[in-house]
Amino acid sequence: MLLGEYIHTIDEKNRMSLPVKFRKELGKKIIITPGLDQCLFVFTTKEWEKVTKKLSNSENDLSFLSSDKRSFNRFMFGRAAEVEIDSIGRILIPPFLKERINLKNSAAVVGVEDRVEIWNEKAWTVYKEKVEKEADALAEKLSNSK
Amino acid sequence: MLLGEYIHTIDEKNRMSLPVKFRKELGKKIIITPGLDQCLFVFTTKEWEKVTKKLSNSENDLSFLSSDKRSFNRFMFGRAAEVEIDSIGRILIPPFLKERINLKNSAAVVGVEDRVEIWNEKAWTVYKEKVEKEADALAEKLSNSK
DNA sequence: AAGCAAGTGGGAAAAAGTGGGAAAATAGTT
DNA sequence: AACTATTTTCCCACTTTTTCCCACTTGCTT
Repeated sequence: MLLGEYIHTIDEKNRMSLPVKFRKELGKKIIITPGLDQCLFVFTTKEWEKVTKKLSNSENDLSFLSSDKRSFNRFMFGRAAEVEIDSIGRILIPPFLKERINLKNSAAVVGVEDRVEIWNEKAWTVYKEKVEKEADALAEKLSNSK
Repeated sequence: MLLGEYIHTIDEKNRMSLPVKFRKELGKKIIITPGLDQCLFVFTTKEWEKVTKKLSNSENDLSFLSSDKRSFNRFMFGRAAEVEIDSIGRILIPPFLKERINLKNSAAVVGVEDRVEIWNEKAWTVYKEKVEKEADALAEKLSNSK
């Protein structure tokens, strides 16, 4: 189970080390894709297979004949990358993905059950604060209603 | 699986190198056809066989294209080119296909699961931005249509 | 305080991408 | 058919990027 958040550096060569706690579970090869909510998803190869199986078309039709499928497949596959983890636990983040979520020198690396997410550090902070406030408000609301 | 996007140069001799990550899967011969949405499709010879079978099999007729099928097949077959990959991984892009999508000095080369797409660089950027905005809605739509 | 582990940085070697010239092939002309 | 001109192919070379390896720093543990 992938848990916790870490702030790691991205150097000038687009390298970023993965938290040690994630390495064993991730294996030596991962798939990075654009995620929802302005972050990147990191899947193990096994998880990725599951995802693609669910998305894959029945044997009978040509996926490129449907405009919606073309769009979605370009988004899912065209903007994904298979990335090797090097001998000391680092990955290379493809420039086009880095650009997509506006990554600079550092990123938040977050374990979310069966995947890892990579966030622009600031965006992660903002997102957390927002969720935290909602949680407070929710707690308040719940306590008042008693 | 073909994944990711790359920006490559097209020189004055219409040569363009394929991303190393694609070469193994593509083999030494590919089929280039006009694609849908202002790009070119690149298929492996194996994938192309599948495509032709599905397009020409009259028993599994493509109902939604019934009246336009001949036109579509002329579009796909008539303007397809079989292209060899040279010893250092480059291909020649046929001028008539180059013109079709208005390619000049550089192209976006995109892996989309089992095919490669070649885009005018700018057109790819524009398309990406458009799809990015629609991604959530699109995912929703596809999941409902199953 | 020493030793280890995790994360970061940088240099050198290797690979990928690009460009261009010469040989070969094709086409055109007389 | 022979010669010339143009296009295509093949090969070599240069430049930039990527990869691999080593080493430093920081902070924790014993």
